[in-house]
Amino acid sequence: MKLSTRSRYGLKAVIDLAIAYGTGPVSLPVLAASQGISEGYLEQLLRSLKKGNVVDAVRGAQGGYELTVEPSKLTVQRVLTLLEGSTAIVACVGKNIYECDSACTCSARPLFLKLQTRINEVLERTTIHELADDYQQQKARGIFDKNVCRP
Amino acid sequence: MKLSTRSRYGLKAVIDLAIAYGTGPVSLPVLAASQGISEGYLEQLLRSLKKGNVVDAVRGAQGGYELTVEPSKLTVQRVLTLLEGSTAIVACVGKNIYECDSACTCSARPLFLKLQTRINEVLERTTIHELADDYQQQKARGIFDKNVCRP
DNA sequence: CGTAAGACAACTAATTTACTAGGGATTACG
DNA sequence: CGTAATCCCTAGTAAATTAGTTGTCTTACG
Repeated sequence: MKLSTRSRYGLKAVIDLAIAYGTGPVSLPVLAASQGISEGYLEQLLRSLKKGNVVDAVRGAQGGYELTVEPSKLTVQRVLTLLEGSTAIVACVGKNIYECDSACTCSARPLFLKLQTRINEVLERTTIHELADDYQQQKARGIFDKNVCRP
Repeated sequence: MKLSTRSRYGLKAVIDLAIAYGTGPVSLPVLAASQGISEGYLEQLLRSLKKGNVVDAVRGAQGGYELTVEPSKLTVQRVLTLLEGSTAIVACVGKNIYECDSACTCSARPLFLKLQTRINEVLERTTIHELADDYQQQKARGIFDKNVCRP
């Protein structure tokens, strides 16, 4: 049940963009350097986010990426769904619950449903703005070393 | 964030054992057939559970596996931890939060912590007995087709 | 025009997951 | 006793996913 690097890198990039929200585009090199990862890989992630209309890209010199959605209106659920395709822990509790042969009622399903519900609650209720805010406050308190964390 | 087949098969086998709790051991062929999977693979999973003292094995003819713990005292958390090694979604919110370089405070960590907390709540509070019970009631109502579900 | 950016596709490498094969050890039952 | 039914264990392999790289093309600013 691990979160992929895709989700982790992508989410952090979105938080970086939220912090820069309103101040013009942030370039890929800058975003990649912020996390210490390759530009090529992060670019793929940003493209997924662009397809989902969460970020927009400005081409040419002084270009970069920026959020198209106000951070306080952008849920983590939306971001992760674009990055991972789905946030379902098993197919039969995802969007199309009939992927798992119709009327699926296996012995573990009650558990899967409960788990998924709780996960979705958190993902839907947490906004990118909240995360960016928490982060900046921590930074202000000086407990912070940006490049230490690679969860 | 998908649950592995390891977890799904293993969990279902434990539920099968819970249903048979007190009636003697259930053999590997029977358990594997119940889910329509290979004996070889399920055996590996059961061995993990045995190492964690959740199941016990009786060798020889008429042998098989049985739970060593009363189903109502067996949490899903315990079962999944044995099957997957850990139920942490990212290393820095797992048992040893210092795996992720000490004092990790990356921008997404507040989210990870919240998510993990909710997940653990469900996993700790749900017992195998509950799941087995739900399942049997469903079965009694006849909505049930055991071999349909492959989440 | 030249340079700094993103767009896109295709390919590779690494890791994890899922599964298989096969020989060994133990025990109940006839 | 012997044999069939069981679990025990290791090693190997196949498949899928994840992670990352490379390279060429397009756009826009100055």
